[in-house]
Amino acid sequence: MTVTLKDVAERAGVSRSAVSRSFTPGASVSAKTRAKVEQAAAELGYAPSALASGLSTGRTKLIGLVSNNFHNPVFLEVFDLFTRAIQDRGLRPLLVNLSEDTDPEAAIRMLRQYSVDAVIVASSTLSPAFAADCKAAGLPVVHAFGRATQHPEVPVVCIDNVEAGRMAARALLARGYRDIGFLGGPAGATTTQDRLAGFRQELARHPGCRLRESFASTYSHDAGAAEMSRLIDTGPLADAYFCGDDVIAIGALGVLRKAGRDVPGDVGLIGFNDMEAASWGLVTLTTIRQPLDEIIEVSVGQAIALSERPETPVTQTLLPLTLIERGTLRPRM
Amino acid sequence: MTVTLKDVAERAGVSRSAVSRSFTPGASVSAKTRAKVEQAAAELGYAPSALASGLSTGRTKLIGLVSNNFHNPVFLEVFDLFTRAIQDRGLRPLLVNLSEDTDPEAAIRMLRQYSVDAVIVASSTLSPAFAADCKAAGLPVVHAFGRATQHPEVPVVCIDNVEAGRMAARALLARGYRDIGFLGGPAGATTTQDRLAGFRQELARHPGCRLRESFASTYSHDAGAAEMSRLIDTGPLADAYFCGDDVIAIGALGVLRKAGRDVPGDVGLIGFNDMEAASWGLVTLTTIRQPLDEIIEVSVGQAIALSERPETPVTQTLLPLTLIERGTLRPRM
DNA sequence: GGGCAAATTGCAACCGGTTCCTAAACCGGT
DNA sequence: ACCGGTTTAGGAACCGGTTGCAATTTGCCC
Repeated sequence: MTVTLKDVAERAGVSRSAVSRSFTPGASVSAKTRAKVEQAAAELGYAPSALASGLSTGRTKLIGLVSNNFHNPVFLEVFDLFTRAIQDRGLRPLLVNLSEDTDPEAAIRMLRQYSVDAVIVASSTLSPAFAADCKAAGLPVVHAFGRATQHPEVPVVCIDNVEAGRMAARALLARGYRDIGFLGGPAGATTTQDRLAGFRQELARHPGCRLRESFASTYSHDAGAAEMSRLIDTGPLADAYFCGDDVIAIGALGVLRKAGRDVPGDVGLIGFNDMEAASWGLVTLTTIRQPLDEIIEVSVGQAIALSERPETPVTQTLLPLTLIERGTLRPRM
Repeated sequence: MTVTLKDVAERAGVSRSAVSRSFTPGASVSAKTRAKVEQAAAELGYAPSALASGLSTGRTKLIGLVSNNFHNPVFLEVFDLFTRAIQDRGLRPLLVNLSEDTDPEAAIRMLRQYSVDAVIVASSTLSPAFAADCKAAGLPVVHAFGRATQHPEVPVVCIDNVEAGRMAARALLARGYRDIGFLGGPAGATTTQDRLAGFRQELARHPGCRLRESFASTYSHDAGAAEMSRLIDTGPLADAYFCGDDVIAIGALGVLRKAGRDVPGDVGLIGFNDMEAASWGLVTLTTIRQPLDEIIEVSVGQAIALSERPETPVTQTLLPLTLIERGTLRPRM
């Protein structure tokens, strides 16, 4: 049924090695032989088996793409960019959904079984231990959207969440807000902690400020809505809130509007991520944008580098953020 | 570096065949041998190479998951469900992003090279020719979210778009709307055509109705917004619109609110898909839900069946829709 | 035309499993 | 202890490529 190297070799009247070499860039074949082979291959519709070649060369051109963020709308964009970046370089993404109920160890075993050339972990909520375990299992790995640390075990490509906190604080201060709220994601998440740290840091430089802290239980619309409801019920609100991410902000925004509060008139809101919905007419959320495309380009580049030269030193890449002004903060003063 | 069958065999003091059989369910091995093998394998941390076994058995446990919908938020949910469904059955999704600039032929060649067990095309906007080409290339294929036809070439799992049109019409009529608009997706899309057909059909049964037809240029927020702007600018609006999908509806909703029209007071809106954002507090969109989970379960089931018995007859599965009432239509009369 | 180095070619072993086939080990029964 | 029938085990070929090595061909120069 399937046409193999041997079939092409027979048809072209050459050896199997000659055919193999004709398909290997830079191998030693005469123009004449290559022509015969290509002709025969075309006639037969031959395509070399990636399995067989992966088996003998040890490289499969498969990249394990692991994530557990299948509910955050930005990740659709992330998957789009990742799959394209991977495909553009002649590789293929083997997607792994590492949701609650899947065993991380099994996932790693699986990635080894398919001998993927590298693994890219795309998640801000997954423990760094997972990436470290991949590395321990001998898989080249890059953690995109991970946490920057002093002594990273694996390459991390991310933004500086502490700086994100500072940036949000500066944006709020510049617009004259003084009674300021932090409406973070889950209190235990490192992203929340880092952003809060930066946020506090910057506010501390402005004596007259008040900071109130609260947390949504997850990075989700409903959690953001629930937390904002609670804040409304339990007392006067701050003048403006820095939200854990855009979905949380949108949840909060919905509750505020329903409660008759004007945004940004009564309350200011700033989100994080710049997901597509942030620009929707109903939303027009002021937010901080992560450079998704750069994060992804760098991640894929590093993954490939690492798969080619495993001894490549472990580095950390911090990429710059951008404030996207829309309509949920009052103008600069 | 990697531990192979041979290593395990030597350690366990048995032949390579014995090891292989120990890992093949239903093979003939004595309990004693299997125990020795399992012990040795555990000690060595052995995991059989999926490549090698794929090469000799012809089955790779790889499922090609092809889509070009990386901008429609429902597809994040679709990918979540697909990857889980596939993983739950011990298979792996090889993701293919078939965006504009990627060559469908190259994609098919690639899927053959990796000898995926089956291909699932997950897209409502991709030509049925792609799935047909997969089949012609000898790949078992299922088209999820495809179009139902009289003589399907490949199995299709979808909803009945004509019925969707009727359902939307009935919902609007039941709420007393009589001057009714169809704000479809791209006019050339089969989904648009089918829904419009059903919509007309049902309205035709109610003599006193007026139907106005218009189309957004793509299934996107901005296209929906643009088309609604145009409608507002060019004359009086209908009483209610059936939108091509939820993103289009949300785009239209944003424009209406900004123009000072009350929804549902002045204008009613019904969407399609029931994407997550439809339930957001800011949106509360009345819409028609496709049973994503069922579509995906059935698709995966059929893909597997087809890969195991290629002669499985080609069937078409139409799954039922549900009206989800939220806040963009006035109450039933 | 002869001689030499460089380019090409084919052979054969190997990548890591699977499976057919035959031979050996095992079983209960007498 | 012996027999016939099952299990179980191992040898070897195969899946479809890749690649080191030795042999052959080619091209060039004298």
